[in-house]
Amino acid sequence: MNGSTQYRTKQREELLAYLRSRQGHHVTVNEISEFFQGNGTPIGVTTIYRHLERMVEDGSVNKYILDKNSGACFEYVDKQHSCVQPVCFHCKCEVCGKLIHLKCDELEHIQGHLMKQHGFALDPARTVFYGMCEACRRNAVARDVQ
Amino acid sequence: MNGSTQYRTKQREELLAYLRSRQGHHVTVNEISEFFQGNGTPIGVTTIYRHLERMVEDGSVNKYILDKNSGACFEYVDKQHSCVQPVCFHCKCEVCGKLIHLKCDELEHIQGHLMKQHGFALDPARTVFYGMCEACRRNAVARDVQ
DNA sequence: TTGCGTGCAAAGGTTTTGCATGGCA
DNA sequence: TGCCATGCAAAACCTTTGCACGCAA
Repeated sequence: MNGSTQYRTKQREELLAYLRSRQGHHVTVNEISEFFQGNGTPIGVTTIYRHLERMVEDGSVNKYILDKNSGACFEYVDKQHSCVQPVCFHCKCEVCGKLIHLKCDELEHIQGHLMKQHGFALDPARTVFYGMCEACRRNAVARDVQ
Repeated sequence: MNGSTQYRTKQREELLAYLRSRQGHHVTVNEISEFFQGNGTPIGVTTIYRHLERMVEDGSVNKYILDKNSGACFEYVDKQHSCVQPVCFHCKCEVCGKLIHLKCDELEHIQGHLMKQHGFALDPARTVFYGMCEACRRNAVARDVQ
């Protein structure tokens, strides 16, 4: 796919190790940059962006665009263990930032629906449902009541 | 809610008229700005941003953040003609970049499902289904065959 | 007259690009 | 040795903010 070879560099190894260590969480470019500022070799943001871009392309990292005025979030995806084979969907709470992983027939069903009715091949590994989780919704309701 | 009064200005009227005329479509701030560049009185982008922000707050306009490197999309919502806010879902083709917006019962149904079964309040304005559109899928298949 | 609305200019932030240098294979 | 990778600086973008002036009520 990617015509050119990928070199094995120190920056790439360390970045990958860091992303793996934060699996299940989201990190921003800023956070990554700051981490390496304090731990070992600093990595230039340009390099971070370029690696992340590749990883998003090959599916080893998911990119979430939560807000226009804050950096995009990235999350490492373990293709071995996780939700790529049995379809798994992600719900991200926009209030508390919690990420919920769901496996659910109903959700899988919409994949078929999108394909059959709309000719669209959904990619669940990259699709995120944004909204508000139960806990945050309760808080919101409680606030509205007063 | 909004303590201060809202004046009825020419810019606001014209902006509103334009948004209404493009109901069911997405427009970016850039598109709006360019439209008024050529039709009647130009409106400064600052003003456009400020009005849109208000309209998003009061629910008369939906804001979609689809991509980091292009402007946010806005869509006028007619609150008069339906008690339920019209829900629009988005499919973005990762290959050609095409954006498809769908209004579909089946998709609205999953909103209810997520709420009932998973306690999650889906925000369709922020949620984008990523995948591959019909045309690109055909091309991909054609390429794989050779 | 009061105070919101407008829009220019400038700032703010994230992300990309140009380019010379460094490092993997 | 031939590319790819790196990272600084600068550019490109979208969006917000400061401020003086304009205009609705």
